[in-house]
Amino acid sequence: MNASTSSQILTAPALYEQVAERLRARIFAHELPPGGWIDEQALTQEYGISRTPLREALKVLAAEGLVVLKPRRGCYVTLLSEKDIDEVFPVMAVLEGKVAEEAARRITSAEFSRLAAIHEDLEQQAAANNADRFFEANQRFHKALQEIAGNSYLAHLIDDARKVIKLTRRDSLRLDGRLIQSLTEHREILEALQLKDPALAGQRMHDHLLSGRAALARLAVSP
Amino acid sequence: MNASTSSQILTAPALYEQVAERLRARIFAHELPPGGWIDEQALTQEYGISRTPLREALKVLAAEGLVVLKPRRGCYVTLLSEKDIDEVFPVMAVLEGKVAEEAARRITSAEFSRLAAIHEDLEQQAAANNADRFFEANQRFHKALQEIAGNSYLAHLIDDARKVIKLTRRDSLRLDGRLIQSLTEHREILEALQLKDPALAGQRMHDHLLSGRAALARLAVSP
DNA sequence: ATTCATAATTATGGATGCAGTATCATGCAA
DNA sequence: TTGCATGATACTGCATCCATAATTATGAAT
Repeated sequence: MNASTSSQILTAPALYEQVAERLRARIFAHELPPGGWIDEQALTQEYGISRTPLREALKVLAAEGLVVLKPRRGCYVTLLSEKDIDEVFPVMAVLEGKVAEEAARRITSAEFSRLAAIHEDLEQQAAANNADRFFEANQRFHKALQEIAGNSYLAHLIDDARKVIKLTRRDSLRLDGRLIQSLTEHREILEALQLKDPALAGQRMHDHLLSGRAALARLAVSP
Repeated sequence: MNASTSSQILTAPALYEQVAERLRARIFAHELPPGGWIDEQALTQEYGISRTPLREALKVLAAEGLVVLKPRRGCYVTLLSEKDIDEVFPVMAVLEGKVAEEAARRITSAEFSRLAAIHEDLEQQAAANNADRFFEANQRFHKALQEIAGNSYLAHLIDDARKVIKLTRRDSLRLDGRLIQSLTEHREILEALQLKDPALAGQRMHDHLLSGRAALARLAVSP
């Protein structure tokens, strides 16, 4: 499965991978707007490459759900409907819940200290009301938890789901009061981890994600 | 997201999709053995196509986890380790559990009748000790439940996970007594669905999947 | 003026060609 | 005989080219 991790990569990533990465960034930045058509020719000129690696990159992005390939009609940036979001979030909640559950089972005191340190950072960013840095620390927190859970397949699914969610520019953390609420929830999750209570940790993480979805719903559709 | 479903497909699938489908079949049949190298040139000759659509198909399969692309070294059929299987099954259990839970919430009496009919088929195949047809009916059962749950994203993840699991040729249903046990578990799931008890249905489906993993573990590594 | 048919243009999908690198074999030296 | 170096072979990755289908533009007829 993860044969790519077993053979350490010293070689430069293939061109189509680099292109895929750059396209992801542009999609998340909404520089390529959701629903928008992707002009292959323009991109090949811009990047100074041929269409072959670009098309391969688009296949990869399509598999990730970031773009949609319409046969004979081109490639379009995925446009998420409200229904789509309502489908992805519950799944995300279940997956993240599983991560927290498993992490609670396996967490060592050293790992807990590391998590607590990240949480400290969260507290500070929240105090400073810095949504960007809070978001970044939040990512680190969830990433660390994934490592502790030790299930790379599960982590991979979550990463993909998170990519899809990132297609919507809306950011619930910018909602007034959401930072504090998110922080409180994190604190409770951390507590469950300290208690090494898998069921509780899983439940709280699950609810935390759904709480994020609810916050998102409270935002206007386009900022 | 599912813009492909909104525009009904009257057009023939692209060549790379057809190729991907044929390759999947050959991988599942272990005609292309796990760990084995995929000879692009041989396949292009065999299929009478060029390398372009073939390579695009391989990108898709790589995203599904069926093959691994090693830069400058070619493409290899994914070789699952026991650890990989232990990672995928718990995730599968959680996802299928979520499906059952959601289905229990939404199921109508008509839908229940349809499920019950499929279950009847399962009973008969089990009585006839026909593992192949049991397997097929089993697929229909889970597919039907996915439709009732009504979360296409969730369904998609499960489909992908199932593909990965199919990489191992081992089939727990062939294990002596597993057919009966699986049937019993299905019966209990059905009961929970009739009771419209989401938590119970989810729990039982979850355990059902883990039970399948345990059965698999009891099999010899390679038949 | 509007609508439909037809032609021109453009973009997608697939085939082919070529450069660079990894693998394998052969040979030389220790 | 074993280890390493060097050259030959072959395959991957990217670029270019071509055919076909879709879209748009143009013009005619109602």
